[in-house]
Amino acid sequence: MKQVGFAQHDHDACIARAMASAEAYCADNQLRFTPARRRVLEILLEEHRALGAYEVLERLKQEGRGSQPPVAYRCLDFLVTHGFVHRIERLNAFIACLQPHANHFPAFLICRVCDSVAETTSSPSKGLLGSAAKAAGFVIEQTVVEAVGICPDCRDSGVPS
Amino acid sequence: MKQVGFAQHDHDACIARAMASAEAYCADNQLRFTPARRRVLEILLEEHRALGAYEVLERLKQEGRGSQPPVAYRCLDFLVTHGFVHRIERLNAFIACLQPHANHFPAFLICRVCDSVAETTSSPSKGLLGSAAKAAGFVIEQTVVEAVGICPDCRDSGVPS
DNA sequence: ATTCTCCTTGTTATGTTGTAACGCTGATGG
DNA sequence: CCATCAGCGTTACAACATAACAAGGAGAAT
Repeated sequence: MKQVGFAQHDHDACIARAMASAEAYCADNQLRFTPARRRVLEILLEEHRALGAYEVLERLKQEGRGSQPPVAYRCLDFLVTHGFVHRIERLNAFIACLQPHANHFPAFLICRVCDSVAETTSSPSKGLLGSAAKAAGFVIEQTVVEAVGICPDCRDSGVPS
Repeated sequence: MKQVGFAQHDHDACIARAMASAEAYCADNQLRFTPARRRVLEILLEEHRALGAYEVLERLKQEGRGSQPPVAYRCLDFLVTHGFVHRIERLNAFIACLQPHANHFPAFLICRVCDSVAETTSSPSKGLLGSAAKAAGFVIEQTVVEAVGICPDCRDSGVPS
């Protein structure tokens, strides 16, 4: 067990589950879950934090899988497009999704001190935002919901202001 | 009158009001609303859309106000810090705030076809996100809420998918 | 009024993030 | 067995952002 995402969980099991889920989804949808794509997803799952594209690339480089940015970006694009990975706009970074295809409106809690990220869900189309969009005739397809603040660990270590 | 932000409004009046408001706020709070900062805010208000930092810089350059990125970024940082301008993470761009210091949790509707941006408000701390944060012991200080979709104009011009 | 201090401005240089375009290869389908 | 096409790897470059330093100017203290 290991502390991640502000909560305890069995990390190995969660990785295995996510990989199996991605595998199954790709099989069902005629998507090619190639070694490179698989490896990038594994890397993100293992780290269990938001990684920049160049951090992922660094790992791939070490493993002899190509050393130029497009290699990483292409895998990340694939994984994001199909919901296995989320992009954190605020950090220009990527994080593995833990419940792929379960929550279609993901939201994130981002600690401004340690940059840790916890995934949760929102339903922004229900509240004020949804009403505003409806009133304006705007059709929401996707939402970026990222709350910036302080995680319990950093608050306890005293950096409140 | 001009069509902006998916709705009609009197653009000149809205610029004047926003500038006056910024002026007053700076006076009240011992902030220096310098010519450069003022001009950047004016540019964003006039355009009334999200501009990249380098687009702003281009305008400043034309006006002989310094030609290097930090000039633009510093003004933008000031304006964002004090709530006169919002950063749109999804677009790496900046847009003038129309009700400075009124809505502390701004949200945006971003058209994926024409990149137009409409500002509205959300109360993310109230819904699912708020509950999740509370449960996790996470203190929300700021939120990034950006809905991506299609604006009425682009939908009518037929680019639905 | 003079000096001091601090914020602002401008510059150079560099760092970080992201993409366009092209040729090769290997999987898939006829 | 061949054609096709998605994926991979590369080069080159574009877009976005900041560190660090020198010089100028507003405001406060005396």
